[in-house]
Amino acid sequence: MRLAELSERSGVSTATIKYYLREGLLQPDHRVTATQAEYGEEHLRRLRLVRALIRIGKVPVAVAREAIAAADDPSLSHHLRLGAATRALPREPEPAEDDAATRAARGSVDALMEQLGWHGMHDEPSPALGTHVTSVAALVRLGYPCDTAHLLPYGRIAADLAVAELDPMEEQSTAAGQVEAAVVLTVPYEPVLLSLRRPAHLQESARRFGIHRPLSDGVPSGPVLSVMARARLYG
Amino acid sequence: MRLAELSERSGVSTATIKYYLREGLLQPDHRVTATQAEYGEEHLRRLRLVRALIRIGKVPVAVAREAIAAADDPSLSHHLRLGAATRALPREPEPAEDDAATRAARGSVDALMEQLGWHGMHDEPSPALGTHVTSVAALVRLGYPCDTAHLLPYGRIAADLAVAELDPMEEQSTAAGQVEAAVVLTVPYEPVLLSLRRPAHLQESARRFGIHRPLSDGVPSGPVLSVMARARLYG
DNA sequence: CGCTGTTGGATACTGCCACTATCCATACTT
DNA sequence: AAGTATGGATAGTGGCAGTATCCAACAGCG
Repeated sequence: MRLAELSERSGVSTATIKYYLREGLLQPDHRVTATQAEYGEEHLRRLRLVRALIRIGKVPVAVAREAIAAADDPSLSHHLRLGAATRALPREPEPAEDDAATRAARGSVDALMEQLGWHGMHDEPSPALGTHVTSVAALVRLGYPCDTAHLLPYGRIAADLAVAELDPMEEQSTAAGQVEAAVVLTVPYEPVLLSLRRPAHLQESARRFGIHRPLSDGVPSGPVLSVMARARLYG
Repeated sequence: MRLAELSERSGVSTATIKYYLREGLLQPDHRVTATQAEYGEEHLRRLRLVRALIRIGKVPVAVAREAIAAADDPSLSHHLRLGAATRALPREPEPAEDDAATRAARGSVDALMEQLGWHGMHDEPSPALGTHVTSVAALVRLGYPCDTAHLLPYGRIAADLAVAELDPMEEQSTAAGQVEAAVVLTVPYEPVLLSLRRPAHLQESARRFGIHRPLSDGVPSGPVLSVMARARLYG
């Protein structure tokens, strides 16, 4: 397969493919025939993964490169590749500054881990948990208090999510397939969940307040979402 | 409160505040005293909301403006303001093109709605559901099949999430508070959930495979995440 | 063999976006 | 009166994901 065909089959312009090659997102070891190159199915798969990360997952090119490089690193065992690839994936910067908001957030999150019974999260500085602290701290800093009580439902739901999501990763039979599944599940599936959340809000609102409930004007004391509001809210 | 104080209390530079005023993200009706202006607490609250949307929620300025404008529109009842504000919030473009991937995605999502027992989603074109179709179609197009079976766990979890999230919105006593809560819950809380997902993966992996399970090299047939992999994966 | 058209590679440019910097005349403060 | 802050306007910055252009070296064809 030549560049033009790879472009056509992937829907990515040749210029962009060249850009990805330059940036090290695609294996550049395409068998060169003098000054020509040949691409295989694995290039197509890789290109799809890169596009999923960048376009769907909104991952910066540099981060995608790190993840891809880790997934490719032949010096790592399969297990290590899997972990390194996922670990490179996007995260907020670590909560470096030690301001009041960060401390408050860390306190809430620590208590949350306790209440969820998640152990082993404090053994070493955890980038994943650090990202969470950063998110919570940002909200706190803006005056939206995120205490453990607010966080707890999210924690329980994240746990359910993890149960559901580890299955498809395990189902992959090949090493490359597992690494790819881990990466795809970690990032490009995020919009799938988030875009289901709003219809779910609508549905739950209907369940609580009933479709046929009459409108009341002024400041509501009871249902927040009226029929009309729901209609406007979610179309 | 003058510009400098608003800047100091919000942590936003005066230049950026001016920019937001220009862009219509802040009420420009600040009581002008000749050529001076006075800002009140509501400007500070608004500024925090804007920052939460833009910095945490990664919402484009233009979209934030729409949501804010709807939340402010005095010609709308409280209910309508609430809905309009939330509705304006970020979404993928509607699935305009009618290609194979989009049709497949729509089919999967329709079946999903059926299986979840979510009704009333087809009465009118729903932006919220359209966004979801777009997300799924993008994955399908890249060769990651998202059939109803894959989607179902996400749907159930989104439903749980909605149950947990409608409570805090209802708890708000003032109209403005409810509108703000709706907006904040819809977007700036997204990172809170997403950043809890990875620690949850780690935790679930530990639960399944045990912390002390020995490493095996080569392609694993059983547990995907070994101890080392987990350590690398989540730090 | 020579011709046409494509290839990979290098370099420079574009467009978008969220700010940011600079000026300025005015008006408030002391 | 002197010094400073303000709002408004305009233009510039920096980052990032691509895109456009050129080029010499081929490959396939008659």
